Amino acid sequence: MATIKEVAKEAGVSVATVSRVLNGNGYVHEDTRKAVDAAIKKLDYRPNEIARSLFNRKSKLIGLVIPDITNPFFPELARGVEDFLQEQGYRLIIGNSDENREKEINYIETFIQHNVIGMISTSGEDTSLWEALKIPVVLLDRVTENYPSVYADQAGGGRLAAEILLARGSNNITLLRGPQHVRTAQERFLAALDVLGRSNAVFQVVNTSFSFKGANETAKQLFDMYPETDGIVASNDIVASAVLREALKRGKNIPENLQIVGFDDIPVCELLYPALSTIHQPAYQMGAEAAKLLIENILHSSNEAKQIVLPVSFKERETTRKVEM
Amino acid sequence: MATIKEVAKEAGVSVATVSRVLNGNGYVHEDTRKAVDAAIKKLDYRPNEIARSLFNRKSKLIGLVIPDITNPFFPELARGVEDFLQEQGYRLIIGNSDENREKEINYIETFIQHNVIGMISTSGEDTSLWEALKIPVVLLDRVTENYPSVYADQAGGGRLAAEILLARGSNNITLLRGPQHVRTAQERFLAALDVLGRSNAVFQVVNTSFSFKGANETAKQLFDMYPETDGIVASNDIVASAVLREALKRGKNIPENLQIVGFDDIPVCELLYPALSTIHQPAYQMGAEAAKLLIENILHSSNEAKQIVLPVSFKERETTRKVEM
DNA sequence: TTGAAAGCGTTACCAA
DNA sequence: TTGGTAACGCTTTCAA
Repeated sequence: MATIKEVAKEAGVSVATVSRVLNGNGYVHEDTRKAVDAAIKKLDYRPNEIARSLFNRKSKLIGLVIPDITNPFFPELARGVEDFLQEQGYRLIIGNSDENREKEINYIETFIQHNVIGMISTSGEDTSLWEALKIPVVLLDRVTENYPSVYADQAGGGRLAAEILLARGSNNITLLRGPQHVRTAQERFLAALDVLGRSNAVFQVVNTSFSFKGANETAKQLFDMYPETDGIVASNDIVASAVLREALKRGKNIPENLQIVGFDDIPVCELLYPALSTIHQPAYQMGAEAAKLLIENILHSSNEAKQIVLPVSFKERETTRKVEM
Repeated sequence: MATIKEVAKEAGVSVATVSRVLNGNGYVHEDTRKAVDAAIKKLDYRPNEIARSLFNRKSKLIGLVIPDITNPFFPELARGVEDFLQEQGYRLIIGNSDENREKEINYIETFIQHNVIGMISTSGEDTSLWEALKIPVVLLDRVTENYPSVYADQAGGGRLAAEILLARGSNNITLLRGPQHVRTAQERFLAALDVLGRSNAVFQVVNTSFSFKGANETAKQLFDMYPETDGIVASNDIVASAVLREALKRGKNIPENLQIVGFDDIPVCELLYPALSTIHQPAYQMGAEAAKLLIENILHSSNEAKQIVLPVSFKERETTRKVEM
């Protein structure tokens, strides 16, 4: 790697001058600029970001902590973040926290050590982690008040899911509740519960985890306990898939006798047969918005607690009945 | 952030001494060490990795380029890489290349600018990219001879898939070929083709992309052209899912009248109904092995072209018939 | 319009 | 066993 010193020598100028043309600062004569540019090109010089970073006390690096890249909802989010950042010349350091506080702290520490200039986190449960940080933080998906946040309208989604089922004629509805410590899950649940409560449909609640393993078991119990159920509001798409599988196994006709609505709209949905009707969260867009907000806050060195709520929508596929308009 | 200078002042010693206790180098009196440790703790000091990196001309950062984090095979890989690296105290900078040379080059450049000490790439198509680099590179999944590589036994997998179908009684087999420029796809295909060629089963070949979009169309054509087919060797699980969907739509009995074998064993497989039988690639382990090999090469500053081939296995689920032993 | 030099936080050499 | 200091590659102030 060529250094600025070599470029300076090649161009017959001082390093200060090279630095100026590099950054477009200060005065530099047109001819000098040309000579420097030529030297840069000739030596295929690229500034050492580390040295820059040391001097400026900031880098071009952004930290991203997600619970688990292996959960299909998050890659979509991450991709949105990455694409936006990449475009703006920033780079991503990524860490999987497994919803584990220790791990997240560990990542945050090394982010700081690397002069990361901002971070995006998807675990708003514990705000104390970032309060000490002097870099902008944006919360994504799992958010908290008073912090810059980007999330999808969970309550709206929960409501929508319940309404969809009601409007399409289910009247013995099972509402699946995700992990209670996951805020998004809780919000969806509460909103759906509210809608159901105001309806005259029969309904019941069943607790689920968010992973397929547990969900499979839960699905069995669900149909054992409530064989009459004709509509299911799932806590997320993974759980919905498990329920769908179990229902198919038991020979249920879907959507004729049983309707299912998922949540998230992960890519899997389209792969299933029948394809899963679900509440779509604009994950990619959420990621991009979060990145955008973060960059704004970095540039204005503010940490404005803007709340960006993105709308969800119903993705009608094959596990719900058509309704004539 | 406290600096080494502040720690030195707090402990009443020079920065050189602090550096020594930090790195466990040279002599330092037990009492001095204690004083320094106390100061470190008191100030909650953490070394600035950027400054270290500048001096050492190397960082703790590893670059990872994957085609698309959104394709469910890669997060698994990435997770394997990340977990191993994390454990060893390294950090990951990640980039999505979209199989685009430009983008990959761009990432490599910025990796270098950040003093990345090694990188893992999942696009072995073009070796010229890394030849100029003086940092160790490990190829993962999409590999090339003469480069340190970690991959799963594609040919073995292709062979296995074909044999499975044959052994389970399919005798009108459709072999799906993935994109020809993707080496892994080609190897699977060729091996399966060879097995089929040596059998006395009827078979035909159909080209597919790796994405769901195209696959859906292809699936339709497949059944239009070869309605008699009773066994399908898919190019990957996404394609297999599309085929499964289409088959179900057309009312085929699976696995009684039609068997399907996928490739990869992405998490989706278990979510389908019937669950997809497939050739399992140990993606997580592949990622971990690649990370391990990379770290070895970094530590011995070699770039030994070790080839690590991981075995694949048949994951028997519900789209193939049981065979009595 | 240009260059010299200080400084960013660290490490490692050399002297003490 | 310890401290002073140059150096890593860059940016920015100050002076020329």
